[in-house]
Amino acid sequence: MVTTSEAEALEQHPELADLCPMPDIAKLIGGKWKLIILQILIFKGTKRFNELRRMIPGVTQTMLTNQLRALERDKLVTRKVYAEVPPKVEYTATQRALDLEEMFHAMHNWWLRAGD
Amino acid sequence: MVTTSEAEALEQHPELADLCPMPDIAKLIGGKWKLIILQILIFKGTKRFNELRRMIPGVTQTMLTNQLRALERDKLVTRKVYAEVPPKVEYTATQRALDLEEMFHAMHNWWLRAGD
DNA sequence: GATCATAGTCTCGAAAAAGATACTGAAGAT
DNA sequence: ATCTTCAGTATCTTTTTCGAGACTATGATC
Repeated sequence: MVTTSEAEALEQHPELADLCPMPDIAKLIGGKWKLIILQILIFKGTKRFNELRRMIPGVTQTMLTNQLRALERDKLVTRKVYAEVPPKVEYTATQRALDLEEMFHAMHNWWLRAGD
Repeated sequence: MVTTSEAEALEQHPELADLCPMPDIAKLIGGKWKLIILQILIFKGTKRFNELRRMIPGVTQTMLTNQLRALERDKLVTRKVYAEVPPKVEYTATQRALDLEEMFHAMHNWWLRAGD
């Protein structure tokens, strides 16, 4: 199958250079759960693991752990472990994640407008 | 596996009601290609099928067709077929898609800020 | 007469994402 | 004594997504 490379695409369509790279963005906030998690942590503040789990319909422990770990790696959430029994772990949105607020608002406005 | 239902989640956390439904939004603009396609049609205007194909690195005919069909079903793009040989088909962003401009800008700003 | 371009469709298979299930260990409640 | 809570890990299976390749029609070009 013949597909276009990044270099070719830019060569033939130089005006594409000013569009931001969706694939890179998707790596950070793509997938089924990341936006839901971020939305809660950004707008509702710090949450514990099981709190998040109960707030997100359908998510499994496995997926929640995976996604939180990925978000942590990408510096979008911080994880704080308390040395208690039973365990207590809190997740908080970083400044980098809080900067997404504007995007979430734009999305919300669009959804409201589109929904009629 | 015990997961939370939508009803349970809202019952236990009524403040979630004002967050917009990410799963619904993901159905419209989620996936690997839709945002890239929309970005081009919104900011660069109407394009033909093969024009899009050359502008999007790595996309195959099959996927481009699928995604454009899905976007058409969701009234985010319109498809105009010209009765010519060789075939000519043009894709254009609808007003509903154009309303996403604000969200794209917010995303872009975030990316620029985050990228240092 | 062979090749190219256009905008697809169809079938098959691979890869990635998501999900189910079982397990941990220590404290507190029933 | 057993059950529940908490925040996970490890392994396996299923589902969804993605992609490769061949095929179509017609007209123009080399």
